[in-house]
Amino acid sequence: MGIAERRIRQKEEVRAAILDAAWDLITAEGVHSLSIRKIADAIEYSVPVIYDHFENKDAILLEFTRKGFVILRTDLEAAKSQCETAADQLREMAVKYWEFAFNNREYYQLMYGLGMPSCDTVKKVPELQAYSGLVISTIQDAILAGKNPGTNAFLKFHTYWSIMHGLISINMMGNVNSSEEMNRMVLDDAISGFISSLA
Amino acid sequence: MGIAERRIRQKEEVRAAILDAAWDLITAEGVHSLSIRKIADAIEYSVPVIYDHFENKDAILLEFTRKGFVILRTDLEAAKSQCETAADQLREMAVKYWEFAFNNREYYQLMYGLGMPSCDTVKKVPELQAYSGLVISTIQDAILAGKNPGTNAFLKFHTYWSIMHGLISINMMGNVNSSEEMNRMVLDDAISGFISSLA
DNA sequence: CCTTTTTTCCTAACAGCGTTAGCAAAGTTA
DNA sequence: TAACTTTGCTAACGCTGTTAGGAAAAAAGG
Repeated sequence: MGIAERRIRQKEEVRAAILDAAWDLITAEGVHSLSIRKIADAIEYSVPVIYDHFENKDAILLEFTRKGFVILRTDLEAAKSQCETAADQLREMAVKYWEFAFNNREYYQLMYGLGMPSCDTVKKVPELQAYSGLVISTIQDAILAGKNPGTNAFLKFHTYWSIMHGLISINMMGNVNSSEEMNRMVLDDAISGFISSLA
Repeated sequence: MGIAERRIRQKEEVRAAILDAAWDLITAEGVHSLSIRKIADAIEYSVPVIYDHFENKDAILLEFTRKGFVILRTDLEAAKSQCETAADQLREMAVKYWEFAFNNREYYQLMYGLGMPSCDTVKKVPELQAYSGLVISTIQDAILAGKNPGTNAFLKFHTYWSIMHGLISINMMGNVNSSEEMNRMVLDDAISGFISSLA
């Protein structure tokens, strides 16, 4: 009775093919020009087949958002493990966050919604919690190592995240013709200010 | 020979009607469901007429982006005039920036591109410079009042702007179920940290 | 092995989108 | 009144996401 299993396996393969094709198209032509028909073409199936695997186009994109948060969390964990003190960990994590954003622009744009979209992102992206949990616990460590152990770690996380995302999205908008070093300085500046506010 | 003048005036009226209708549709149904056909319907003209006044749909949206930066600058100028010291001015401007964003969500979303879009925003939005000039000069004042008058005001502006935009866009994403006071605290926290980094 | 049922998958369409070509009507000028 | 310019329309092109309905293939049951 391996028939059912094989079918599940085959279905899974088509699903994976859809995601692969979609990702290829996104990296090749940008998120905005992705279309269901192009995906169908690429996987050599007809259009409705895609709807057997995903409820709609957004569901496909959501998959990449989730994957993005997994990669981000993995990168940040790696960064964290390279440093001793919580403060240094936060500094290094900021650098890696930045690098993740610019080495994976498509992911980042998807994760942050092509314009702050779906107000219920958090429900659909459980992976977000693993990411935020990691950062919050590190911030908590840094707070406990300072003089005001009563500081609200969640509030501080909110600030940390906002600074990071702000820096990156302002930069990605391309409004600012700033150099590599300039960016690094702004990042250092902002994060240093943040970290000293924890002590 | 007032004929030419009348024609220009009439043309201007249609143009204004297009913008009015577009804005009504945006506030009623959201930016994403705006369409040229709906605008044409609303102004009781056929579709191609719109293309006599705007090169394309983006050009219509761009108009709102520019208007948004004008309003923002006006609000910030008003905030600035209410405070004496540069530090207080920056604090008050931050509050007004926040309020602008949440009282004018549609504008804010347009201004920041529905997903960090067109890399050449700055060229198309000269109004952006009036806004940034205002903030930079205030930051410069704050720097000169502090102990390190050599600090790069442009760099600090970049940081300030990033913090503000980060806080707002993280909030607008709706990822965080934070209260009114919570938001206020995060904002205060972030801006206080920033301002103390200027002294 | 043949029939019945289920699954798979396609064609074709619907309703919408931004954009433009081409033409008729109206307005303006001489 | 005739020639010219401007205005504004219909209709189309080529896209988009999504779905209804049916044909072909596969699996299950007798």
